[in-house]
Amino acid sequence: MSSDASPAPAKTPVTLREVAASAGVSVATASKALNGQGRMTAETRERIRETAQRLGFRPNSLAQSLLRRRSFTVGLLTNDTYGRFSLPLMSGVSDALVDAGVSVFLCNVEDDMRLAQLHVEAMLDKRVDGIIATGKRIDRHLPVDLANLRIPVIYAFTQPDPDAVGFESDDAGGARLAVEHFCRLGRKRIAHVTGPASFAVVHERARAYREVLAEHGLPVAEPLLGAWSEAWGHEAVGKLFDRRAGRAEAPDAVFCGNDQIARGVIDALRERGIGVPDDVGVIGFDNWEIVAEATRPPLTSVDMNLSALGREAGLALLSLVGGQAAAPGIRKLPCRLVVRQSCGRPPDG
Amino acid sequence: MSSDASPAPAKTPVTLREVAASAGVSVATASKALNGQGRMTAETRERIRETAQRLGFRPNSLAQSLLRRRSFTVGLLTNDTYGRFSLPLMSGVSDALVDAGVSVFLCNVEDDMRLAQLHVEAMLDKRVDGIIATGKRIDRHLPVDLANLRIPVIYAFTQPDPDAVGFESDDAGGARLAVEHFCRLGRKRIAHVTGPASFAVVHERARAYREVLAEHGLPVAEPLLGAWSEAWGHEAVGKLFDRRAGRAEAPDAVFCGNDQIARGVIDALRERGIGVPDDVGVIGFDNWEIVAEATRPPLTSVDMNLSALGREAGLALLSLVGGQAAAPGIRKLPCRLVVRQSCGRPPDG
DNA sequence: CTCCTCTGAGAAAACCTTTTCCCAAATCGC
DNA sequence: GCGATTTGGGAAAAGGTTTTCTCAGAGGAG
Repeated sequence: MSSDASPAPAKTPVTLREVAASAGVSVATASKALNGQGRMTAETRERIRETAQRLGFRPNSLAQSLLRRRSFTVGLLTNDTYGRFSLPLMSGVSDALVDAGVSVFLCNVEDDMRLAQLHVEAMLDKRVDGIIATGKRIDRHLPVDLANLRIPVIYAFTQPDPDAVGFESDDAGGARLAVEHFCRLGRKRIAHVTGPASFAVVHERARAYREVLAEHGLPVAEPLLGAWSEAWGHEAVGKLFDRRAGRAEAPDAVFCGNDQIARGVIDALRERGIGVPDDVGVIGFDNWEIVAEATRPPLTSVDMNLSALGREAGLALLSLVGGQAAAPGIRKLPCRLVVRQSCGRPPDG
Repeated sequence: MSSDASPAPAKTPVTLREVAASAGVSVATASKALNGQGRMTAETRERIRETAQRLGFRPNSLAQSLLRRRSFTVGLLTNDTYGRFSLPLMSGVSDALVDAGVSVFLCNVEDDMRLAQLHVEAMLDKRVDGIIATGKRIDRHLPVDLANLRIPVIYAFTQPDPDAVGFESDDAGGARLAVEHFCRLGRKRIAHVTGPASFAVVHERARAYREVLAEHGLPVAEPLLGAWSEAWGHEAVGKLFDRRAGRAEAPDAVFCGNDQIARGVIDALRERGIGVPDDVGVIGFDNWEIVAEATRPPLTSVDMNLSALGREAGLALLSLVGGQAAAPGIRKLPCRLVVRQSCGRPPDG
């Protein structure tokens, strides 16, 4: 009556008890055998292992979690509906966690407070080990308070709570990369067209922009603030090139606050017969590949390394969950310049 | 020594046992009181409820799941890295499930078989109640076999296994919507520029395109197959307009396989001085808002209602998990035409 | 007053795994 | 050959909840 011969096409998952019975040992021994704990003869251990293997035993994660008081799940909370920023970040988080056996609940809460509350409670009920909060942009708070949650919370690419740990891209550094690249290429009159004043990053980047120009002794034009849209990029070209028509001071480079703006700028330049990159170089921000690569010419852009940011956030959360303390504060991760063809070649190249 | 007065700033979550102790009843009674089961005086029930409320009791979902053999989680498997299709779908799924207390594990498996296997096993170990498989496009299989999984699987916007249930958008219907819209507007020479022949939807849509034209007695031009890119749209305009330069038979409408192609088409037309929508109407596919709205003029496009598709998939999975049987096969959900300004107004408007 | 039926509530098993403690047998030292 | 130690393995508790029994007492019928 032994079930040893059956190839285990069981309807219900096989439990440790069944493995133990089949191997003729107690569940305790079976557990220890499979986890490398306890003491027993090598043959016993091996026999149990084989039995488990043969039966297709997989420990019930729920039971483990209940006992260990760790669910090996984390929640990722976002309000970025289209996932343009969230998904690469999620990818990094997941990448950092999958090897530790941790899965990720993704919750898109839009800007709906009720929904956010609902999702957070669902995650808490499911005993997530921690939460990563992220958002469209690093300025607006998520519509829910995560400050007193009894579980670790990491903020990534969104405004952190005062005493929490957050990861952000080094936007100032990214701006430096862009402007310095222009300088290296010999561009002299570098303009900056960016998003609305309500975003902190707009000011951070603008400051870096001014600093680099000053360091190189180049004239600083006041950054043009507008929207994060192609239309604004288009319009900005009018402001940059019309009012000084014929003058020699028209920009020979434009550093844009995102790729959509850059796209609008490039289109507008082409319409005016201004060559990119020959007459004017353009650099974007975000490195949204699907846009940057479709631009003509393909757009050089600052990449925020969101995936790496996600990885860091995931690892940080993991160590927090593991009991390590972490100093609160914001860690900035470097950006990277992805050079395509919208800036021209270096003079020496 | 009663803890009744403490406002429960406990470090550890409060358990049913504590609620029961505080209310002076057994855990069994407490459980029944909170779940509306069993028989007891109304006062007892109310007293227990209040105690639970006061202590901030939330049942441990892990323990419940272990007992009920249902985890109230599902897995969403995708290989759409940028989430352009997955995220709206995920949004719909989540929307359908959140009210049932079900959370969603999102797993991006790229096209990495090992990763897919890893994630599926992690989800199985966590005893997800079911899996929804989705993908970039409805043609390529996910790099993992979900056929014999012992839990329900629903395919959404991706090629289903033979005996599974799948949800897809009605691409032929969507194409009809677009072409019929052109017909209503009095366009006579309607071209079709679309993606590569390797996609089934390309042929489905092309067939619908031909049918509608035939129904209206209009000439059918052979669809132009290429890539899903702006560059291809750009190039296609050359093919459509160059070789018949001067002839009266140049198209007065172009139905495009996606919004990026449409974008390329519109840009190319503008460069040739051909007016949109005055000379040529353009309709895209996907209704990728961030692209469609930035196009000049804003692009009329077919929306696949991915969010609704996700909802349906979520509900279907829920009923499968609940034990309802479902006939295998593919259900097609209707598309919807989002009219913007790239087609012009109806003659009577 | 006795017997029976409700009523309200508790004890305990079940879900599945891990871990601590314990015990019997075997081995060792002398 | 006897006590002490090691070895191999089991029993049981724990984790938090739900559910099925069970049971004591109260109330009603006769």
